[in-house]
Amino acid sequence: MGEIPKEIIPLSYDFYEQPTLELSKALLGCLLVKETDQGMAAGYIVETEAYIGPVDRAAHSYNNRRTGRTEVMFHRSGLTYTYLMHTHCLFNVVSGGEENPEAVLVRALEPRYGIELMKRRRGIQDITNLTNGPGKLTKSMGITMEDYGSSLTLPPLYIAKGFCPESISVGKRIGIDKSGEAKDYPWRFWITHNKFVSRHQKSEYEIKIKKDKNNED
DNA sequence: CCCGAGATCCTA
DNA sequence: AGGATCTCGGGG
Repeated sequence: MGEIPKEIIPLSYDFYEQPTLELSKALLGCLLVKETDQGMAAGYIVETEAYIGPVDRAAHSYNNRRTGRTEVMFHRSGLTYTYLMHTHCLFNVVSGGEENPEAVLVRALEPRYGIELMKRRRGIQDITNLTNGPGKLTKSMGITMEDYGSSLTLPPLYIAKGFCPESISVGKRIGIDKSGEAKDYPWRFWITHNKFVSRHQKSEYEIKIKKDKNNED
């Protein structure tokens, strides 16, 4: 449907240097892009969760646990951390910097380009059900374990500037009920009232984003 | 070495 | 409510 713009520029590494909670919010509205020989698919990030490894019992890298799976989180910010959850691949952005294993889980997208390709990959037609969950969006986008460790500043998998949300909601993270006190940390962020978020939840508070000079689309 | 659990999703 | 199906990590 939508024309693919001539130039979608990947964000550079310095974007990923900000603290993980800030990055989790800054990623909202950004465009996640995957190019394959089947074509290009892209969507705006509308929901994220922060995982602050060293102090976060819900994180795979809790207490600096370093294994084959978590290894990439100990490397530079702006790399891809993918892992398998039951039958699904989940996509994360590495953050926190070298030797500080943190990450941002991308939980939902608003489909923007390559929507027909996404529908084909998922075998469904309903756009609102295409990318409203972390396992659904990787399948729609064609993100797999092959992407583990790759840089988000270059094709085939990268993130570009999108739009600036008017309001961000904040709440508890999803699906980590057995993580002790960490389950209540308010580290889930989503674009207020966006209909592509993975599930509805009462937000603890909302953050209004002021539209300053740098934040036009 | 075996077994349980997990940042999920689909079907019944 | 339960199954798919793979990796990690703890316990014997």
